[in-house]
Amino acid sequence: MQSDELKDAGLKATQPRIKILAVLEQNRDRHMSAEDVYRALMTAGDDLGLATIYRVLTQFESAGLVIRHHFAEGHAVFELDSGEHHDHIVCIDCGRVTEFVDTTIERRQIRIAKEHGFRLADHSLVMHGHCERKGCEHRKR
Amino acid sequence: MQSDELKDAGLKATQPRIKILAVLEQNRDRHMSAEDVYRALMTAGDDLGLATIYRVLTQFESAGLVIRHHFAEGHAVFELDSGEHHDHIVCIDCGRVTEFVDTTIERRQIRIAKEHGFRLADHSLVMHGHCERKGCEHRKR
DNA sequence: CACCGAATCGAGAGTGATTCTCATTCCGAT
DNA sequence: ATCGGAATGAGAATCACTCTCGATTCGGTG
Repeated sequence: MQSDELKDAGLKATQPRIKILAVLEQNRDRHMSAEDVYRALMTAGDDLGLATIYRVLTQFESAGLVIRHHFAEGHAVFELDSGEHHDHIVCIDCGRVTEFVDTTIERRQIRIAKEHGFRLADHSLVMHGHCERKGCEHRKR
Repeated sequence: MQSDELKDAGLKATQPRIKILAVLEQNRDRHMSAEDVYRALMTAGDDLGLATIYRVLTQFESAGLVIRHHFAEGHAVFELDSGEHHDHIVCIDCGRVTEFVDTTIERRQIRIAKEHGFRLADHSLVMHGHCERKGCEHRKR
């Protein structure tokens, strides 16, 4: 039940929040922008204000429920925080996002940060490439 | 002379372009936003339009003179293209940017992309941490 | 070195994503 | 069921950036 997840996260269980969280859970395999969530809700017949989507998504981020990414310039995308850190490969042609974890890179980063006098707090590694899925080349964005 | 660099890059040597390039060269150690460049020029008494800064910076990027980064959401920053690829560590407290290259990570990325069926075209690795420079903690942005 | 057409500029309007304002509505503890 | 503070929605505002278009500048030419 979404309302429990919200309460656990310290957020009041309001209708808008419950619905937005449901949309994100129904799209676990995707990275959605605020507009994406908005359209999904509209299509489903739920009429929330766009301002609310943005506000709630930001609250979810603060509460640790979702992670915000900036793959493409121009707009942010969100994904539920699974608790496990991972990096991303984004297909330049079709926009599909693949996740991965590589301990070699993770370790190396910590070491590099230290060598440069930094205490590593966070990082974002986004690779861009061409994926080999059928039909990929023909789609855009 | 900046005008020669511009000509070599295939761009007409106009006053705005010469001045913007000069500002970038005077700040080789920094990553400047369009606003930063604009302010630097205003301060120096050169009165260019902000639209020109944006346009020229984009032309410089196309011509391979500069690289555009999106460290922080909201605005892009530019740096002269030294020709050598490198990644960045950005200090959360003072905003200072340190560059580094790590062949282990570079190689690993190519391998990971391949394993996931991607032909790697580009990547961006940005680490965020706390640097140890004196007085760092007290500044913001 | 003045001339001219094309490329470039600057100012301001326009745009897209996101945030703010504030009157109205909803939660949930009592 | 009631009430006060939290949350919402509609639209205005903001931010970074791009576009439009009349005015200006560049640089090859005579």
